[in-house]
Amino acid sequence: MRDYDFKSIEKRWQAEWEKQHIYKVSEDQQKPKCYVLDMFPYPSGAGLHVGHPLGYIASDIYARYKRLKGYNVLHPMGYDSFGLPAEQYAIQTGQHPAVTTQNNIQRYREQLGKIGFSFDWSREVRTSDPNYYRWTQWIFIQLYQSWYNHTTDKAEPIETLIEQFNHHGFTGVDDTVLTGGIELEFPPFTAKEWQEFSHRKKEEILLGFRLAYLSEAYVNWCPALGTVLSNDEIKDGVSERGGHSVERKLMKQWSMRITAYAERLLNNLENLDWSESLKEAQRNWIGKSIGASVFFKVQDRNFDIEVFTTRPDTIFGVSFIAVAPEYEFIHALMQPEQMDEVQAYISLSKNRSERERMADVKRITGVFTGSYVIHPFTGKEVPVWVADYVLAGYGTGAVMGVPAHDSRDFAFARFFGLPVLPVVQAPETHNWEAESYDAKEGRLINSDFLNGFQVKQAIKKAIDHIEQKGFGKGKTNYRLRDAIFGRQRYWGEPIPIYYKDGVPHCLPEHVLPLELPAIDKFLPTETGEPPLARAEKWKWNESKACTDIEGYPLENTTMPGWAGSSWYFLRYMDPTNNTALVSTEAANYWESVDLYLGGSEHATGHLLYVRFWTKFLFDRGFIPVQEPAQKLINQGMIQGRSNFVYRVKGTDRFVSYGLKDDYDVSALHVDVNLVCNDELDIEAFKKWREDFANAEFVLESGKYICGAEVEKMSKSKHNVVTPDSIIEDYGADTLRLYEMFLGPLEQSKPWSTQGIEGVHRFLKKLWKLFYNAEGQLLVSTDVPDKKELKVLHKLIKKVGEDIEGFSFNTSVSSFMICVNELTDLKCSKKEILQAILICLSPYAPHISEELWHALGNPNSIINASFPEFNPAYLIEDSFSYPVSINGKHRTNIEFSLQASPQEMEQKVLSDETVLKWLEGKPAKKVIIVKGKIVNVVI
RNA sequence: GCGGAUGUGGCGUAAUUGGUAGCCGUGCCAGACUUAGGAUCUGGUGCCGAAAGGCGUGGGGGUUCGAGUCCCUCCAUCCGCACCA
Repeated sequence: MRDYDFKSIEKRWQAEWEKQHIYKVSEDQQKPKCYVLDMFPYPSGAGLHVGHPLGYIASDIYARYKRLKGYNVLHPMGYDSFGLPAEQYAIQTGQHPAVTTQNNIQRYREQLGKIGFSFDWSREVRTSDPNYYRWTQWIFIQLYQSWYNHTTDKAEPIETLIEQFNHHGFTGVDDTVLTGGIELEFPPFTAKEWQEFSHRKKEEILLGFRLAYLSEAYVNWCPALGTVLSNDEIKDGVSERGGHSVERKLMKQWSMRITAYAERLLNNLENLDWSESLKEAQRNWIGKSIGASVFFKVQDRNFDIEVFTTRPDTIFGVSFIAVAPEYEFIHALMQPEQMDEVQAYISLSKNRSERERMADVKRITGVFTGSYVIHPFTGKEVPVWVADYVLAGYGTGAVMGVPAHDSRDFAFARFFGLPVLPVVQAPETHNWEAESYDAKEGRLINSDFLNGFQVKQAIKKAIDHIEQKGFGKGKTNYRLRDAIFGRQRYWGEPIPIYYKDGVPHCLPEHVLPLELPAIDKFLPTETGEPPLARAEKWKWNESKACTDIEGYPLENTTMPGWAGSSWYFLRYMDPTNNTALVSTEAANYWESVDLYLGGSEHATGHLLYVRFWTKFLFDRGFIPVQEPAQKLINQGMIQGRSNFVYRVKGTDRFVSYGLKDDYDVSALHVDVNLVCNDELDIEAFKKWREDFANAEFVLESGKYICGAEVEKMSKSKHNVVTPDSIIEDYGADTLRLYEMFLGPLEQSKPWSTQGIEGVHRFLKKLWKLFYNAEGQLLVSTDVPDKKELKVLHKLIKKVGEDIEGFSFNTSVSSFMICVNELTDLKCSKKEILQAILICLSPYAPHISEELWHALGNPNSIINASFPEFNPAYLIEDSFSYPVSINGKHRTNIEFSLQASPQEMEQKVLSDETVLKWLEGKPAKKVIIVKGKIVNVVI
């Protein structure tokens, strides 16, 4: 072959690999396993842009490398194919989401195929496939049939709870873990009472403990999308998808008791090899705080207000109590004189959306309820206020106001003229007029039995006293909320639940999957029920064990987007199993993911949920691991680089970037594919859009230069570059190398094609080591010399270390160095080139395979062994020492590495250049580091 | 406000982990071959300076024979969380 013809090479080998099922893996007990996983893509209609494959390329390199190193590598791919966009599209066009999803997947598959990934496609999974979601539903049933036993600290079958109730009854909620407003609370009952409860009552109580449960809860309702959203689906108070407004609404909802796992999710982060920022984001989201709950008795009433505080030491500084407008018992607190004012305030707060409340943190509002509580220690009256700075969903929805030591309470107290009572000694310089003293440092004052203690001891002491006197108890609080699990949507997994007399019941496992029914429109019903209510047969007929018109109503909501992705890593291990979500054998063999690659945007969503479900499945003995992935890398985002043209307002004239300031222009996005190195292809531009056909141009130096800006890569900004177009021009191997060459994997960077030529040229240079200009194979079987072996082993060492250290960018340049050096040495020896091809093959599999076969190897390079590094080839017998005078590099002197320090010092001090710099002064000291440096100190 | 990350030539980046700062690539300059070059090859290219030399890894300070790397401090940019009691 004459030239490096990447098109035919890549096409041929991709077809060949597929034909030979070369990437198919099985549970080979003889080999060590390695599981390399990319985060599940959602197959969007827009297809892949060059940013998406970045992580896939890196993980593919790792997977191929591990395979060359003798590992049995599981490297699968599939699709998270339920989701809002397909459904929104369905609503607009009436096309079934399954159809658009199928089309999108096909497009993804084609794009992925062209890049030459080593995915085992025989293991592909799709969350919207009934054979897959059957097991998602199965897991839901297991969650429904389980509760969290805080004594054994794990999930158990609900039967063990029923057993407890039968024998010991219930003493009240275990509130060592407080999970926010979602959990149901029940009064204590005895074993006998339990046994006598009606079936319905028992079910109601059990729902309060099941890990998947139905409850009334405040949810984030998004009217525009017609569904509820979870906290991680909301950014800055609006929906992440579409940016629609979100309001709080009380609804009956399926939820997941992730809060039961808060402590383990937090603690187990410790040993995970994930980035610090990611772990920190999860810690933040879980938001553990240790403190106490304290009861304040309401004056002249028969109830208490429970507050949560992390500073029980400051209890003598309380000058008011504040409750949230949504506070459960607010009506009991309203005194007749304040009734109207408080009512008005509550309705005002309710109408302010979450976003408004967040945007306007500085505005201080609140109303006195007219009620007082009695301070448990001082017996003094403390006024109770309603204030919207208190969050209903956190803690108990009530706080004790300590203005002296909490800046929010301080602002509130100053605004309404409430007293500021310092109870911790602040530094002399502290200005009580301007701010509170929030630091957890100093000695307690004005605090009775706490006086003189340091804050930390005082907290302990205060909790002791509070508990002793029965005013409250030590308590740990988490910011993490239980996850709402139902969506008022069609395109998701049906929840396998039916209702008998309003009581939820699980479908029997053997009838799964409960398949999505056909419906006429993908919209809510006229009465506002979710789309599934439109289905003709959406009732459960128990006796016939089928969905039928005659029967009990089935659940109408579907599962959220994160359901299917919370366990997919397990399904890849055993994707076609009909009797279990994964077989014990497969799960024991593959265990968990060894390298998980994906974007950091999943920090508090997917990555928390998948950890939750993994722990649950572990607790219940279905799988042997309790973390999904030991090592996780977040690849950086590839941003778009937009180009602009400048049109003189009201004309068809376009002014080049450098001249635009002389005109009154408006900037327009121009398709970056019409621009090369910021120079516009004028002819292509005219053809791009009809209204530009007659455009005129004001050029600079004969060129039209475009402006540029870094933005998100998106269609609307005309800055999308697809892998397909790069592959068309340069080939997949160049794309793969170039994406890695851009810089460290974790770093975000704008896409720029500057430099891709260099990478492509490297492959051509490599080709030239094999073939001369006439297309004859140059390769000889001569024995390599020392220099050539050194070049090779330098590469083997570097590439191995780089891949193990996930530093993919640096190997690309070492390949270039290697090929440059061999070109200089005119080396075309088979032994050398063959080893280089193996090193290169994880990065550029097609050209490596082609040349590998040109060398006469009959089998695929994928099954080769990574060359063994031999340090002997790198040993030199002399070294050109950099010689510094007072730390400044002045000259180099060559010494044998066997040379004694005395000998070296003598020679250095008699060196011409050194003498010149010494200027006759004596050297104070000569530092000699063998093989590194010589430093002369004057 | 809290937390995380990052700051090195015109640009993307590298630096054996405390030891010659700028590898590799791009861009730029010069040259060769060519009817031509958006092909290929060769040489040069951190900044200042004619040179000797000086300066140089966001700023300042420190430790060290020696600092891009370690410590202190300040600044800038990006990301995440944010009235969480």
